[in-house]
Amino acid sequence: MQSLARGFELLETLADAGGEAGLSELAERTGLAPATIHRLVRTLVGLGYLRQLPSRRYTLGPRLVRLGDTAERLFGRWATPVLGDLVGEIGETANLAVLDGDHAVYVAQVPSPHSVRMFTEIGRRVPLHCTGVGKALLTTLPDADVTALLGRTGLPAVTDTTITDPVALRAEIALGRERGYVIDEGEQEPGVRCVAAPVPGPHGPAAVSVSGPQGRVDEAALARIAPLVVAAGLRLGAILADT
Amino acid sequence: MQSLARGFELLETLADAGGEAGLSELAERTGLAPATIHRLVRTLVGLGYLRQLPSRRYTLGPRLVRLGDTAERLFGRWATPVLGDLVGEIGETANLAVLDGDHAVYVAQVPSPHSVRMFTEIGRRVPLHCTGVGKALLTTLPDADVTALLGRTGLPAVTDTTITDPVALRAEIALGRERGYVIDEGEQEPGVRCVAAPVPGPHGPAAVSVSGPQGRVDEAALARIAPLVVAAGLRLGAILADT
DNA sequence: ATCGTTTTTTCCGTAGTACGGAACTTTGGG
DNA sequence: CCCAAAGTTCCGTACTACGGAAAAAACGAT
Repeated sequence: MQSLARGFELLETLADAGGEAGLSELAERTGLAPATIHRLVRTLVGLGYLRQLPSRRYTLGPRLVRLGDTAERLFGRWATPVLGDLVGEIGETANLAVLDGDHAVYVAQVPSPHSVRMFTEIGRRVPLHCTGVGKALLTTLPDADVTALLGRTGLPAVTDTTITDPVALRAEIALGRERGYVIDEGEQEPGVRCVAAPVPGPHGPAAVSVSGPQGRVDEAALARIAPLVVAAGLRLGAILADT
Repeated sequence: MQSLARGFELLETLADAGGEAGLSELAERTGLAPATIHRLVRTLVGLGYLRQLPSRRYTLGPRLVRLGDTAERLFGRWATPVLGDLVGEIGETANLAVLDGDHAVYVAQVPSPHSVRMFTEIGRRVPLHCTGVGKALLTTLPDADVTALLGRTGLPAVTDTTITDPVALRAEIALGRERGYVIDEGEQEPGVRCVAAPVPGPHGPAAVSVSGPQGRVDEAALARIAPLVVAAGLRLGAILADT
């Protein structure tokens, strides 16, 4: 469905450009013909998802706010209190992610009070094999699904600690299932250690994580943190089950 | 551009349905053929703007969160502090709206601390002739534009105080231009009084308003409130000019 | 387990929508 | 005032999207 995809491509491009761009800038970034873009933006402006400024440049429109809010409420709203408790107990950034196709997507986060902290963009898609939340999500999937999924994505190296061996990853997943949590040792971002646990329940795979610099999240801290993250996962699962 | 419009129609329908619905429910609500909807949702799921739950039902997807956040940041982020000050000074709900086509759209709000308070949905479109922000927006437009716009929309009565006479509305606009603010006397919602002022500047029409029940917002309060709302409009305009 | 019903998904020929090159208009800068 | 760049409109072609119909899958009842 081409035109739908292109319409959203424009919105994303606009978001990447900082929320404002002219038609020709959009044409250059997307590689689409100006006439095509014009037709798309005209429709989007008419619907209120885009706004045309007096300068004839375009901005994301007000109706996106409503959709985004509804979507966020759906995921984040009920999750942030739990994440906030985690941050209070641990002092590091807490995230909630869900499985979306072959990737993990962050849908809620509460940042750490430290000035040096993790910053994960809400809505960001990350691979499963090299992130805490990703590996936690994998522990919730049947082996057959894991195999199929990894077959599609492969295990590209992101840092030099990224697990690129399918056998090693499978062992990691098995360990995660056993302990109830997984650890990411800078596999996506050097120097960042992350503890993640699945959010159990009948609602589609989700996972919660806490991440911070390896300097603060040391071996001693890990022992204290892990049970708290697992407990948070259970709490989130329980909340979801009620809804 | 049909398919784009239909795609967004599905997203909105889903939002209306509380964020979750099955395919057949969407078919019934939108009146579209199941095959058509299936094709649309398949595309949207593939793009990440929709998520399919294990129950095969659909939910708003995580990527909408990012778009919505970016859009909200664009409007609301810089505005909420000012609106918050207004609420602190006045104790009633404060809103920011922009002109979008022939309607006003609320893009930011800070609710009043009272339990009985205005509730305006972010992203909601309202007519210009019967709302505080709408009339404030009209005061910023050249007479020719006002005429053209009112010619398109007409002046439908929403409550029994709605101004339906073009001459009376024009006088109201003239008065607003003179005083720097307008008053909405339950013209959109019975029992609600609202004070609104334009946000001046070269960024496209915008307006700020404060609204509450007529019981609290009485004549005496009006005298105190009006200058504050006008000042807030100026502050917002100044912030926008810097960006 | 077996069968009927409802919901979801796939198929496919047709209709019409979207495409994009090119021409035209408007805007902003010199 | 003129020129260059950006934005908008036009229009014939091609392909995309449409939706009825049939198949498949899930659900529930017996």
